[in-house]
Amino acid sequence: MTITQLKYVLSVAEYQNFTVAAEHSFVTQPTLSMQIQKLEDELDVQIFNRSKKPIELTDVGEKVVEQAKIIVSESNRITDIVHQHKGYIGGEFRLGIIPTIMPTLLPMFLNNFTNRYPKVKLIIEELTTEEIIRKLMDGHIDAGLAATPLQNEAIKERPLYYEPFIGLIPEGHRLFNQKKIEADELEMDDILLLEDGHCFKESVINLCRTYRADNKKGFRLESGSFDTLIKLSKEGLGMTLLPYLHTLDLNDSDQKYIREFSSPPPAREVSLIFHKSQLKMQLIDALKNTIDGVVRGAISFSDVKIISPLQNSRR
Amino acid sequence: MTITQLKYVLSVAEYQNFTVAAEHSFVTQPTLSMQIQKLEDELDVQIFNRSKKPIELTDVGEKVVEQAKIIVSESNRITDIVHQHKGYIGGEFRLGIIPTIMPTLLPMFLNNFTNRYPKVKLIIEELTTEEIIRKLMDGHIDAGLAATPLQNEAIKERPLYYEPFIGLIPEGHRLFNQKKIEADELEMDDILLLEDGHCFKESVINLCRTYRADNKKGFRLESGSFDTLIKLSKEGLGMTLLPYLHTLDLNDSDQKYIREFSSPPPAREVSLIFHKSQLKMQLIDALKNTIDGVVRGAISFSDVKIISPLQNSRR
DNA sequence: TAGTTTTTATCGATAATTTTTATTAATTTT
DNA sequence: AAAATTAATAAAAATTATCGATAAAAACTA
Repeated sequence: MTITQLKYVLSVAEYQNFTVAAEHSFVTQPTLSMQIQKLEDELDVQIFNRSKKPIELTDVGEKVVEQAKIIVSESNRITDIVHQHKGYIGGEFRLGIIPTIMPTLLPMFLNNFTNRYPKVKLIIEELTTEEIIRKLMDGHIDAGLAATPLQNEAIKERPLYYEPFIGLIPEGHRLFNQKKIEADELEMDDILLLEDGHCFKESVINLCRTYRADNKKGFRLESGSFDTLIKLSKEGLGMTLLPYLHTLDLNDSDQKYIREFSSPPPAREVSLIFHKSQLKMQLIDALKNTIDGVVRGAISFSDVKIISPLQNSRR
Repeated sequence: MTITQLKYVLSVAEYQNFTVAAEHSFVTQPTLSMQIQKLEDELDVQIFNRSKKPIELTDVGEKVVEQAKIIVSESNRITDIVHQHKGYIGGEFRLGIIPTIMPTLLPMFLNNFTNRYPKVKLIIEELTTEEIIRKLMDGHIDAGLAATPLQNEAIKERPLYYEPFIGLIPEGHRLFNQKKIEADELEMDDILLLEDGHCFKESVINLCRTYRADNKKGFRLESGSFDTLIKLSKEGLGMTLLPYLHTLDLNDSDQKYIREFSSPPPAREVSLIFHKSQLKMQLIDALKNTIDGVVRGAISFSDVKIISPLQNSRR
């Protein structure tokens, strides 16, 4: 039994297809077939049920795959140990970021990080929270930036900052003349939301006291970006909520629509998240330190009320 | 990096000698040297400091070895998973037993076990408690039978039975005319003990209220076997203490020297112990079930006072 | 200090293993 | 029914591990 064989098994288990698994393992399909057969012969047990299409794991196969994940993960840690000893911060580092954090936080730390750690090849993907969790579990990404808490046993969280929600209230809106707004005053029906899939939408829904699946207005506007929401809001189609960092980018003329919540403002917790196996911990620590550095000063709210990003149970 | 290379590293780390390590790995010394060099090249780090004699681990080497132990141990578990799935109880099973348990317990379960699990190749070694612990940690044995509790984080214990201490009092001894004896009445100076290294000796010392390093009598008799102790005791050289199962072997004429302790009798806890990694758990469970079966009835004391086998702090 | 022994590294040959290319058989999709 | 996918097989090529012999280095011995 070799680590290579176990990696092949994991690949086939993941893609449920020898050919695709082979490509992802950078070998030809017969190589994979033979090595997996060899392992099955050695263990004298079928790992895959090849009669089913797509290919399925057998009962033992499931258990073998679980154990193989542990072995491969522990073997990857050897490289970590050596890098840590050398004080070497480098190699590929795959980071998933949710769309509502990406445009504001990334520019703040990216240059800083790449200058500080030139040997790191940072590969950034924009992903939803769900995709980040899945890819962290599969080992396809090394860390993620998302709103927390996630309440996932397999994922560890390191909070970076607390980002208040800020109201954007158009002229003529019932709340426009107030200096501060209250969570109590929010009505789901006149808040413009992001599209499904954005956890920011879930947070806003959780924030609102009342949520009804039915819609008084007869229409609901949802958009994929805050920029569109801001434009629509200014057209008078309703108020919207933005994360604090987004409001820093607004031009002077738009500042007059901004309304903070009265203290403690509702806020989302933004964290660096990673798998519990804690692989590439040096890189994760390096990234956390960099972000901590740039974020300090730019955003530091101590008195906030954290709104969970998790799907509301009322739905 | 291969599992084989990691096993070679562990072997060299253990024997601190390439030649000896090679023999234990069933390969030639050049093979070992080359594979370890290959791994060192791949990781770009020295694992061994070859300038020191005997060969030492480098600082990283220590950490790499710790991780290698985890990887090898986890990879061994694959076989366990397959065996468990097949309901197969077999293969080599190395069991260490302390000398004071060996002659009484082994005959009770050995036939039973080998008949029940004919595919198991049971390899039994007589070892001291310390040797059992070390060999369990090194993975040289799979389980052990010893007096517990051991208070060792890395070792798991499954108690099998509680074996009272029984007094053997020669004629003319001050306690000979009593029907029952009390722990309070014991005097270290007139108890014949096993040699150093037997944890039964430590237990007896812990049992006695008073222990003095100095010796009133001017002589101390210690022997390597209970049979010798029994003979010496009958010669009038002092009383001795035996584990309960040993007294079952005494002939009728010797029975008159036996004195039980008054309730609750001091007793030793005898356990099946194994490494926390819980490898070969099916075999360990099988052994425990067998011993539980033969021991039930033969020895079942519920009201006992457990005497620790650990070295007495007063020494 | 020179000689002897022990131990590790190196080298070339060879055996074993892995991978690839090419092909076939079976299954699914169109 | 034809085309496309997919996994298994066979044979050749490439790679890698192992061994035996030997050299080099270090550690004992006298």
